[in-house]
Amino acid sequence: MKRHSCCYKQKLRKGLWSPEEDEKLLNYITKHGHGCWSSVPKLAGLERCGKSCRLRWINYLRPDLKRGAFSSEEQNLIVELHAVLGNRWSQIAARLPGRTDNEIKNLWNSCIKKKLMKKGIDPITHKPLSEVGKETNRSDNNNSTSFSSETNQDFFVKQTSDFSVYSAFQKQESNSVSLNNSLSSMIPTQFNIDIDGSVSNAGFETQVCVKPSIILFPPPNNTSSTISEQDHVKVSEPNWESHCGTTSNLNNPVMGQMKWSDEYLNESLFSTQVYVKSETDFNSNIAFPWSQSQACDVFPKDLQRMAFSFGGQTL
DNA sequence: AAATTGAGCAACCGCATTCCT
DNA sequence: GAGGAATGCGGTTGCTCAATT
Repeated sequence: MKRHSCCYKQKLRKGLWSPEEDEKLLNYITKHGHGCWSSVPKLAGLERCGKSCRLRWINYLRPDLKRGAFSSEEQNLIVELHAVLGNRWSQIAARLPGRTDNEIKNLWNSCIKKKLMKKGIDPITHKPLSEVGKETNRSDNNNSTSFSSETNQDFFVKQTSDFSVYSAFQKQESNSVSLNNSLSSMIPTQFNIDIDGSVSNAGFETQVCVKPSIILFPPPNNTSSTISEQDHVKVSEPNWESHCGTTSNLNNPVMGQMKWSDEYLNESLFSTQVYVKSETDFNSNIAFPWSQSQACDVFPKDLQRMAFSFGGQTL
């Protein structure tokens, strides 16, 4: 197995850092900056590999680190961010000033996960555990979907007592929108949704409405030490051009376009949610979060339109 | 008092990506 | 463009310490 170059060197210390080592590293970086990490240990007089020095600096010695327990606001924000970003700890940490990815990961694994489980929420999907169980069964029993993970698409299944919604998201391929490099591979710009009534209500008539909403987060470089709920999360029904369609037959695709409101054309990240209302929900005028999109981070000033369809027609 | 267990945390490891020549 | 080095990231390990048996 190939090993990192620094690991070839013999006699390198491992394990916990002593106060003396910390002092050496802190003094060196304070004076000279870290520069090339692989040369830091030698220059700082440490018998460590550069990787170990980097980790120690990032996770412990950096002067801008916030010490102490996580506040409930921070914990709530982590849960919300995790719902959108998943286990992208570094991206989550970028939105919590003074906190490290390692710290957040440890908190998640040792504490938050358990709290969510206690509340009956699945820490992976952020859905009620009962619903997750049904989804698992459903996806286990149905391999006939036209969407395959081998294609350039992500796939997920939602199920309610009425019928199931299958949706597939096509990842960004177009050159016409330039997106943040690290995120571009996961941006859905097109998607379609198949609605399958076979579960309990085959042949039903229903109405379908896509109601996009967005959740806004502050940009990663936000240095504010405290972030109010209003600042970091905004579940909204903004000025979208959303398309509502009615279909008496789920084979009829509903086509439409969504347009990002100017209000949101900034550098904030956001995710989209797709709402689909059944006939019952329309009558009761409840916007039911029928289908929630894959977590997708988008810089909206670069991406102003998203096309969608219903009824299994691939755009 | 000793052994066991579990939570919390720091650090390591391996892989992926980016950078540099 | 290829290949190696450096860096970044997430999963995992293992240590410490307090609580429990």
